[in-house]
Amino acid sequence: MPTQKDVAKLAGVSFMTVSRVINNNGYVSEETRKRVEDAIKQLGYSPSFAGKALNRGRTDTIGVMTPVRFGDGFGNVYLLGLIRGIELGCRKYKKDMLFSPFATDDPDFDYLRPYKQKKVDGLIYIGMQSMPEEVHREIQRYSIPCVVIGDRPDDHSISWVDTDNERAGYDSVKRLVSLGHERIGFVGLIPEMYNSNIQDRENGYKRAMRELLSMDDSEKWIMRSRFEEVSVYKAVRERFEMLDRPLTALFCATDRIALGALHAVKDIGLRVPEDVSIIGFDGLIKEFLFNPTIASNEQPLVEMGKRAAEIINRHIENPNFPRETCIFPVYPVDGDTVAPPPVSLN
Amino acid sequence: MPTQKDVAKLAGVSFMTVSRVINNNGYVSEETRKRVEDAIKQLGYSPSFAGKALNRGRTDTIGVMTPVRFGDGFGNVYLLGLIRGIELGCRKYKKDMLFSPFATDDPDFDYLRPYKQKKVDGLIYIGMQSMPEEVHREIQRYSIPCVVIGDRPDDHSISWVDTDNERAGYDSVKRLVSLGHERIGFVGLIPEMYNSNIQDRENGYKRAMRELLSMDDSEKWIMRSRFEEVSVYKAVRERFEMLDRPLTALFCATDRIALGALHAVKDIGLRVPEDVSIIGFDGLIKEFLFNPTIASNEQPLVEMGKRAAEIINRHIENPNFPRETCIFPVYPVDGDTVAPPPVSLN
DNA sequence: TTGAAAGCGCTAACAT
DNA sequence: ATGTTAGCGCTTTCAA
Repeated sequence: MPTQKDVAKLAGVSFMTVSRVINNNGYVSEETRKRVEDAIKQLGYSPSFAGKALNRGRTDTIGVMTPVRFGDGFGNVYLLGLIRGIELGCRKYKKDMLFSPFATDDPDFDYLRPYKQKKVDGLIYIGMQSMPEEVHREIQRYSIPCVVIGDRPDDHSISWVDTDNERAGYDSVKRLVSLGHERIGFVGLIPEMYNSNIQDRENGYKRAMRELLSMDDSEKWIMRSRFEEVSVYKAVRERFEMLDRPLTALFCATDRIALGALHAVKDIGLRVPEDVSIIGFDGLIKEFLFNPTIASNEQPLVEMGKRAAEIINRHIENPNFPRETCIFPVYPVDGDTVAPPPVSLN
Repeated sequence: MPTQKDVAKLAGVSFMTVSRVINNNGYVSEETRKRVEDAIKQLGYSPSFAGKALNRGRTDTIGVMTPVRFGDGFGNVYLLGLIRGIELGCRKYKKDMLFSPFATDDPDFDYLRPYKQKKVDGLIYIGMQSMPEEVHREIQRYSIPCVVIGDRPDDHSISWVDTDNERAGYDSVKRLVSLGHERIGFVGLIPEMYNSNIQDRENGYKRAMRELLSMDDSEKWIMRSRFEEVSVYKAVRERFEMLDRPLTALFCATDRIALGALHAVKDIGLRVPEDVSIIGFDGLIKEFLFNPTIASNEQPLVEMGKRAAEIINRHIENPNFPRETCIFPVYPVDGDTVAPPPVSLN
């Protein structure tokens, strides 16, 4: 690859003049500029990143940390929406995105390596699982520009972008209650798989059950499983078979869970939505023209990613920029799986 | 961030010794090494990427070019699988991945900027749409290490990894023919949306129709639409309403298309698979526990991505490494949407 | 076993 | 308007 010097030689000027032309600062005569530009084009020269980065201490690159495997099924539609948003932000600010292999299984794994190496100017962390305390401390110690998406670190040096999952949980139950439902269950995950988002949805469910239906023991209508539909299917089926009277509605922590629940309910011999209503979370199913379409909740993922990119850029430009926190709304999504409860026969 | 000099000062040695400890080359006494390592830990030092890159001309970063939007629906499950594989490869070789905003709409857009800037050591191009001729020439001119996934550039300086879509198309029709089908349609895309993969599937379909059923005018049973289900739905419905006798099977260019076709066929009043069989492509649907599950074809995406990463690494390590091309098999996936054709009544 | 010097490509500051 | 110098953090080469 040609360097500034090669261009300088070809154009018959010093490399400093080339630098001036590239960065468009300082005085360069029209004629010289033209000669330099021709030489640049002729050689196909692009300024070396390493040289510039070393000199300026800037890389124009944002690190994106995703503690989630790409390509592992459904959960990634969440990831994809966020990345799309981050990409839009990066385009606006002319930054690239750096993804580093993530290895939580390795005890020596260094979350912050890309920054410490000065390979990136800042980090966006997609918070599907929380960062270790120690990482927080390091971020503070080195004043690393950092934005977390989908979690809310207490840490005053870390900005975050999130949705109001608790409220969305509450509102989902409210939608069902306003149709006349009372026997409303929650399908969540086993504790090992929880993240703060899902926990908040469950909290919202519980609060709604307490405040709207005066139910303090809603825990008894909570089912827990793993992410996969098979696991959900089993959990829901078993619970329904244990109950003397079936639940009339299920609020599910994710759309994928809702899908498993839907099949379980149908296989038990109950109809959806006539006997059991179902509401999911993430508004992703609609992409797939399901039949029935599943009522759900939608997070503005692209907007969230974009905002995160904007915030990180502000932190990079001005190290004294104060922490920014931002809660996006969750929108209800209509679907075929919601109806009033069946008329009680007793 | 601390530098080598800071570490050297703290450990009471020259920075050269620090460099030796880090790279584990040259002689360093056990005692000195210990002191340096302690200093490194105490300061939380990581070697600066820019300095190293400038000096060695290596960035340990792979550029990934995706001329597809993240987060735009289904097609991205393809993208995700590949990226997952690339990530696995990168982990193995301790590389990071650089994603740059992709802007085909910008006439000045430089596909190769990340390489020209020496921000990456090589490029993996996900070939959902072909690279312009001019880009090929530049790759050749600068001997850029490059691997294309999902397309087969003639260019002898570009390695590629692909699946045999033509054959998979042929085999899909063969599966249907062996069940007794003859009236088999193909649901593809309008020409503007074609890429070589989809084109190959169509070619396989046509060849099978010719060779297995002696049909030279299979074009008349080809439907074309956009990617979205609504568009597919309309195209299929219209075609069926025009035919005097319905087709008994549809081979669809993607699973998403298959989904749209499924709904169209059902809404016409035909049963799947009793009246119409459907085969899709990509084996992605199974993730979602559809009912019915859709018969399909599966590409080993993760393997492909991984292989691409391996090849690019070989090119980087040895600039004289010859072009490598690699065709992965496509596996048939069973599903509920395939059965023998209805018994003819005439 | 350790250190000193040179240079990778670039830009900021200072000449001319 | 253009050129020279120094230095960003690192490694390679040569010296001690």
